[in-house]
Amino acid sequence: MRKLAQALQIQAPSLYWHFENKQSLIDGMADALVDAVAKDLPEAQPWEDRVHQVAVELRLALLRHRDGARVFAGTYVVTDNVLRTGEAMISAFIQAGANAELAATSSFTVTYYVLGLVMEEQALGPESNLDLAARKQTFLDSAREKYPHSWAAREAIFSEDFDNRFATGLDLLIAGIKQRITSPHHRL
Amino acid sequence: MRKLAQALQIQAPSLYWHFENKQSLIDGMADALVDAVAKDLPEAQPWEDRVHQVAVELRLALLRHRDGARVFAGTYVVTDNVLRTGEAMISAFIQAGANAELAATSSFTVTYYVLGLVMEEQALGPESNLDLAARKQTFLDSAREKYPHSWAAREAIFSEDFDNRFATGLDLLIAGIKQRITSPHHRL
DNA sequence: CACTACTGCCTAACAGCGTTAGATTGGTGT
DNA sequence: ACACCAATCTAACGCTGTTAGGCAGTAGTG
Repeated sequence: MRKLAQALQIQAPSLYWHFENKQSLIDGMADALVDAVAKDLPEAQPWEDRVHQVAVELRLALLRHRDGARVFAGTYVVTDNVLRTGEAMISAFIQAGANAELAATSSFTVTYYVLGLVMEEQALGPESNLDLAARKQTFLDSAREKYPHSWAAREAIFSEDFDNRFATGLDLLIAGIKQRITSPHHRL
Repeated sequence: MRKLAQALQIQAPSLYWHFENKQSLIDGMADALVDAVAKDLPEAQPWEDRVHQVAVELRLALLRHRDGARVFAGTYVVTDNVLRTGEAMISAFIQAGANAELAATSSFTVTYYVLGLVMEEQALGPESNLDLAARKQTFLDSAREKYPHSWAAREAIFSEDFDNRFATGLDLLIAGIKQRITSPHHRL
């Protein structure tokens, strides 16, 4: 609060003329965070591509600011930017043949995944004063014998290539949704 | 801190004899949170069932305490409880035929999804002084004409049945993973 | 022109937080 | 009797979000 006030050449309490409290300010930030998401989407686009694109854009938007995911998570803000993002995904799922409920749930599922991943991604760096190398050593020591499968996957586990991890997970999710939508159980 | 100290019949600064700082205390809490997860899993169990069970247990564990997901997210703690949870999922994926990298990524994906969902779930209630009814009205007003697909899915969107939403999303995810593992692209 | 009203800022202060420094107690082993 | 050490204490610091109330300037109205 005081830092923000300083940047505005103002005293901290004056902020309360413009915002009721810190949370409402954060709500505004959450909305602004996803300002650029799901804008100017191609009209005719395979639904998988659209979902993929929206998810990628959402992740990048959250990454753009420190603690973006933490700020966004749990705000439950209902603004145009957020609604447009949801609508873009839901409409894609419906275009794919999902009913309204499955479309909504799928949209939530993708969003939760993105949020969870970016939270972890931002918790790691930079300047998170969280000694990853030390934790890796702890892991190597205890996993070698007790958790053989994790040990075998140690490289992937401690990889910091979140781009790749995100893409893979997102594809898994979209594949699952696709299968459900086109399965006989779901047909409209 | 002071509340905890009070519960222990102790003054707040005395806590620093036992913990270096608040974060290390939270790390301990994060570990304790997943104390009961992935314990006593059936030996012979289809891998999908095992992943499902671990995910369900993880969600319940996070739900058991206020802000459980927020506490757990980003701690990146490397303890037996956490490693066992990861190992349970990774070994299931490997048993299913995944290679180490895909197994690790799948495990992360499931974890991120659970974390993201529970964060949102816990942000809502109880006593979150977040007027859901008001936000729903805002949504209804603005979505009816501008976001028709979201409007059509309004019931699912504002449902508070997280049990069902979680189960559906989890199944989508597992289905996607299953497909990838058994697809020709991945065979070992 | 004087009066009122309102916007947008100010200063002063509060209660709460995590945390540090350093003194104090009580038990245990020599 | 003495030294050691674990575990607690008191006092205080800097920081946080927030409230109460005052004060300058501008706009609208009789």
